[in-house]
Amino acid sequence: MSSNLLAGIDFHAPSELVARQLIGVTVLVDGVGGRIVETEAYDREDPASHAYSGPTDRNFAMFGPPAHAYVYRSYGIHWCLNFVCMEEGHGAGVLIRALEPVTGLETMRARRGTQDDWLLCSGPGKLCQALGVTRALNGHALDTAPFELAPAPAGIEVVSGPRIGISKAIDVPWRFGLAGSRWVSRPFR
DNA sequence: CTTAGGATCGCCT
DNA sequence: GGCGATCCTAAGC
Repeated sequence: MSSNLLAGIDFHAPSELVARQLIGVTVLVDGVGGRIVETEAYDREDPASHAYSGPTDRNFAMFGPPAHAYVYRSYGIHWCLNFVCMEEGHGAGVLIRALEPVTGLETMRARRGTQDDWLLCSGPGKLCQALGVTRALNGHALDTAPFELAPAPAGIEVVSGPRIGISKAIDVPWRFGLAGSRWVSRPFR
């Protein structure tokens, strides 16, 4: 339904399409953030996805309405931010893996404890720390404060490859990146 | 340059 | 009890 676009994206589309379209989109949390340069798609029928085994206390946001956040704790330490997609109840999402830092640089440097701007948002756990994303935003609508999304510019060139840090479905090329960007967590081959 | 280990939470078998 | 959609530090080659 074209009346439901957010940042020019139909979040009812399959996760691999949403993941691709999110490249270049600007995401801010309380005015701090930047351009998405790296994403990964996870689907309900995907052995590598948290949604694969159905809803749990941790992943229930993935089964909620699309264009909402799914935030989970990784390795008991870091937070990771996903954008929920597909129709409600399906259980699919896109992991936001890296940003080009644009707005609120000093805030991000302070939160991350570094002056090296590449270390601010070059990984899913890093960018959540830089943007102040925690479980408090799990299930939160992306069109509502503190979130603020802006469309990608025209002419974005997207590259893809295998996802990172998983042991199942390792050959599925559902990692997407902005071509030539130096802000991705790891280079694309 | 690559590899290894620790931190530490929640779901799984 | 094991193992992650991670990150950091230290040590080895």
